[in-house]
Amino acid sequence: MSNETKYLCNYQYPSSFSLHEMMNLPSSTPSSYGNSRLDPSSYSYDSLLQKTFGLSPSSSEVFNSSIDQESKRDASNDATGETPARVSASSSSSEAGHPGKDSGKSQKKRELSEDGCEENQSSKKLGKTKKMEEKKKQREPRVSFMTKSEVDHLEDGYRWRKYGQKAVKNSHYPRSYYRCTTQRCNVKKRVERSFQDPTVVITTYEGQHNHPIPTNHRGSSTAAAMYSANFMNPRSLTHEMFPTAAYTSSGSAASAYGYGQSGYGNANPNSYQEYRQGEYELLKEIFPSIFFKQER
DNA sequence: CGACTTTGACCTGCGC
DNA sequence: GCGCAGGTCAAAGTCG
Repeated sequence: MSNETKYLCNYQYPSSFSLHEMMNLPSSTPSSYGNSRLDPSSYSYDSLLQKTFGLSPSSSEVFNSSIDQESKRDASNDATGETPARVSASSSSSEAGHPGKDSGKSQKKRELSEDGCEENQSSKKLGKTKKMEEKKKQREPRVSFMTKSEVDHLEDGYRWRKYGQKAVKNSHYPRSYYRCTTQRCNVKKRVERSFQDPTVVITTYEGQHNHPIPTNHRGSSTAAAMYSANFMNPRSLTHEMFPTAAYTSSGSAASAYGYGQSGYGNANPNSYQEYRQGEYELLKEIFPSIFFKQER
């Protein structure tokens, strides 16, 4: 936990999906923002919003994403929308290929159902504790996005398989669990609706894609896609990636700007690319440690 | 028939 | 230790 870096940022999208605009930032991003490693727990979110973004937290148009940590409180807060969704950027590297995180469980389950041998049980316990320790170490980076959308599952270019759904306490809306269908890619995402504002979908990504975005996928990009294609995948992160990620096979800036929404069709591709470039720079400042890693 | 979703059961961590 | 809530599994169902 101590080695986790926490950030806080604020997105308002897709209705005006320019980071500069949505954050109401001057062209020069406050460097203190990127360098001071803001910890939501030690900062007043409201004052932060006002100081750094000049935004009123009460504004219903303001959605946020932040970085953060792994905690149950995090999850429940996400659901209620009472506090900013957090974006996790745990610095504990989670290299691809840590098998057994999930398989261990299923294996255990299978063993339990197949036999009840004592020897088996004790070895299972040992294995279990080991795995739990590993699991604790391997905290995946998490990033949450709050998106105003009628559709729960936003297209982000990757292919996902739903593996669970749970009712969330203090929320009328269930939380869905998705896993990237690409082999050996352990990225997961949770999708839920904000209890307070049902029009808002909270998407939380966990892990890093270890593969490129499927090219033939008819996805349209959102900020989530930006994250998926760039933030999530250190190896694939380049300056060119933002426009690439934003423009999907549809080649439409409109779809890139707002999944399930209309009114973005008149975006100028050129200025759009400039936007993306700017957004990349901005994100870089917001998530410096991650981008540093990625660019090395 | 493969890919994907649904859903009840199960596992785990945490607070009391 | 118990109960609760979040997260995951996996069989069954659905769809193209």
